Amino acid sequence: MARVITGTRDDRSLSMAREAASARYNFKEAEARWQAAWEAAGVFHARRDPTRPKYYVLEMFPYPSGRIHMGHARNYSMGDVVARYKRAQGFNVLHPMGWDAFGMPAENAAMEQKTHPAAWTYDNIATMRRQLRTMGLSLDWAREIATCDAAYYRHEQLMFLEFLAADLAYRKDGWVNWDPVDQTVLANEQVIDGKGWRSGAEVEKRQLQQWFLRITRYADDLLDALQRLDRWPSKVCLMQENWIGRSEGMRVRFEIVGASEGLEIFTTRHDTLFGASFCAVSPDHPLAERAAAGDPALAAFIARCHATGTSEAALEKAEKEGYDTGLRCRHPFRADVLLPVYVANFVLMEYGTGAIFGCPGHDQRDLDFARKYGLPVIPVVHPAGTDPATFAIGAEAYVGDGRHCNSDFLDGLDVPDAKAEVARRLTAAERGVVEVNWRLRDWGISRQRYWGCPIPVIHCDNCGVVPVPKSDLPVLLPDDVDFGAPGNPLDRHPTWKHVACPSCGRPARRETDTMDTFVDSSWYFARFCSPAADRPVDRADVDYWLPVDQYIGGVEHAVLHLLYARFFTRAMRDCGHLGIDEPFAGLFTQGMVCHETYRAATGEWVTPAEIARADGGGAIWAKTGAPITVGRSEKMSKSKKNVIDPEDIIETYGADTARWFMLSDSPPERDLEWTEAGIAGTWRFVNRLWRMVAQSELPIAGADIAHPPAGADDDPALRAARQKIHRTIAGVTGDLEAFHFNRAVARVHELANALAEIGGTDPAAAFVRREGFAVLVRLIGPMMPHLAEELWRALGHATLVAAEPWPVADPALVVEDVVTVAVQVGGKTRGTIALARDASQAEAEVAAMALPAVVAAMQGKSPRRVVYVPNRIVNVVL
RNA sequence: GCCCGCUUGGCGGAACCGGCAGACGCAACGGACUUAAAAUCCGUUUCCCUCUGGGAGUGGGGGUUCGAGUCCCCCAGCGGGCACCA
Repeated sequence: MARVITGTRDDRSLSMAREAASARYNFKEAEARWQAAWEAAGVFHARRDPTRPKYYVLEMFPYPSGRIHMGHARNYSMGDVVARYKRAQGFNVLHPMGWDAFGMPAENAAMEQKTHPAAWTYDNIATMRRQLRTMGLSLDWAREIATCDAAYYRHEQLMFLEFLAADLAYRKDGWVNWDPVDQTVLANEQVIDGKGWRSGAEVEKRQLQQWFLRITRYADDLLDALQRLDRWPSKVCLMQENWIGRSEGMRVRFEIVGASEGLEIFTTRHDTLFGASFCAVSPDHPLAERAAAGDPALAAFIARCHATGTSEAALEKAEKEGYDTGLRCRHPFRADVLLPVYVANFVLMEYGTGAIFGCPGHDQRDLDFARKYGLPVIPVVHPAGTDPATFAIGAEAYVGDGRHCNSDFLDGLDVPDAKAEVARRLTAAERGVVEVNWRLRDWGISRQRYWGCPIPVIHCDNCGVVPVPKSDLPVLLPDDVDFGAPGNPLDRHPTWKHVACPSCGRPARRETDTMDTFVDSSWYFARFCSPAADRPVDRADVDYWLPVDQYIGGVEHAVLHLLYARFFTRAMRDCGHLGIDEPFAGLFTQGMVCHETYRAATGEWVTPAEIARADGGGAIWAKTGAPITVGRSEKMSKSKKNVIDPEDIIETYGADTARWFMLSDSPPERDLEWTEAGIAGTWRFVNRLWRMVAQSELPIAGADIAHPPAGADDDPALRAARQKIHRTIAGVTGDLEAFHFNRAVARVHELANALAEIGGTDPAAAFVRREGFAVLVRLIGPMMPHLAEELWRALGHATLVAAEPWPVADPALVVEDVVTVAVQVGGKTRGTIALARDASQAEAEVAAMALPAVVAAMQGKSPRRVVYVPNRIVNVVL
């Protein structure tokens, strides 16, 4: 480029500014232009076409919180790579976007800012849609859905009624966190140190009639099917497995001395019954409550258990405590042995029968308990190689395998045999049954809130719970609601809940609970297949598009959302809406986006934008010059102010730079560290590619030359370049298939470096240059789609890269004909040799022994053995 | 407490099935261009030494192997999950 600079200093700086602008890729103009071109060509519209193979790519849809954050940007960049790559591979790609639009933040905003939740939500959606559009994602916006739209939730209500009819939905008492000041139910995360997050009031545990979905009906299948989810991270499968928590054991009835009723306990170690030294029940067990009625000290103990709670707080204080009820129960095999019955803080009412027997010898928790209360510790299983007569339990319970001892008829049996024998005898005596227990509990979906999908039932004093007739759906949320008072606005609405009973016509009340927003997100992937259908889904559409081939989102949804969606898929299948069992054939969980944290001496967090570098290298607060402590990189969060707004980045560097940076370096499943230097470096690379291709000073052959001219394969440098080009196609293709975006990026860098090396103005060089650039442009297409289009056009094409097929590598150029083989002596590398591909051992040995360094290292000795792995290594063993 | 994962230069990371450790990028340093700066281009960059060469090296210790970042055992640190799950 000519650089003629004349004139005064001021003129010069002005012209330099102009030149600097002209020498740089104008992403703003180009990105807008290509987004319009894609839109005009309709390249991202998905149409059902049974003649073509389909591919459904889905990223977890966002909650419309206000603005997209970097986590969204990373998630959607990855999904878009997959969508564009699969499209280029010839698949009919479905890549939709929508909004998980119900939920508490809208109500909080309504209370704090006096806006309506709907207005707040739709404003946010408009902002975030605009932001997402600037990223240039290959989405089919015609399929956009918002879960707060009645056109969406009416179908959810219909399915609820179907679930009700199928006994998949039911009502029962459930425990809730009740905030007595706000008159509302709190989620677990809203309870901080036992107090309501907003009111600060002491939270009460209350029993309320709640709606539940019977996920436990599918417990077995939800567990078994995990085995077949071979494109899910094994970590997620393991977490779901633990969550479902199947355990095989026995329910055993202990007789209570002087009482007509027995005590039913659940155990997975019925083989250790002879080691029992106490029984314990949950503080919520009916027996405990009855005993407490006549024992104020026990009542106080139970109250204390409730205060500590069963969740995180209990973790801190792992002290096992109990209270002796004074009751005694009889050992099922030894009528003369009486065991004390305790109320213990570590026994959960929700699991099993809410009662256990304690075997201190073989359960650590029971051992701790026994030591504290001076109960006997009887070993009944001894490990192989120990003497049962002397084997004793010290500070640690023995939970391993072994033979039974001190156990009457079980003595000498191993654990499985002993279990079988106990099961046989107890079953025969009708004192116990073999049982499978699950940790998984039914899904409580009732929320005492306004901004959610209304549960379509009516309560009639005469008829009980009456479903809303399907013809009356949807049950719409009223618009005129008041957030000025505590409690559920639906409940205190003057007219909304008063309706006639559909069954008897008398005055009745609507259900004022709305559904958990996890219900909304449990089937949205299916709705995307037919977003305008007048039923929940169109069977022909879902049969074609489902399952989702690749689902991408945060690992924080590893259990709840993904398990609920798996449940919903089965429930919808059983109601005739779907023909599949599993919603997501492939799952990828991406890492978080992190950034350094900055803190002033006052303890105040400071945003990255306000940081400057001091002369000494340290960080200072730009506006005051105050020193700043740079903290370790943490997940971007508003509270620590270490956030970078994607919109700012797109404004400064463009969408392609932002996308490429987020795909570089960090493997997608790991956390990404956002750095200013990194994004600036990416911007330089974008410009480098643009200059190389669009501003090339060397000739690039025309688009119509299909075959390499003579010389392209004879010149060693050009042939090497062509090999690099085709190996890069093969490499990047493999990397994208395997979600190794960072490696794909590295390969593109290598290719760009190799292409920059090609000199010469002859036709052969011009051809290789074109071949390389045309490949490079299509390879970056899924990652930097706008730049790819810009360069594609610069290469003389009138087509869109977005609609171009994926490049195919020439196998002859991928295979290496000469390989570099390392030569080791005694395992130490002494040099390398160039060998023909798949050379024989004899050839390899001759070449290896010819290396002076090898001869020197052998010190005249003769090799004992020469290990030769073709194309890899020669190891001379002395 | 239990379960799972991770640990490679100054930094992010690469290294396929056990076969040349450090690709690629960032940062830093040196040089070219410039009155100067920015941008760009060209180099250097794991550490150590007695430096045309040699040695060590993938959190620490041990093992298997001709050969270990990779496999096995022990330990440490960091991160994640959990309902003390009977």
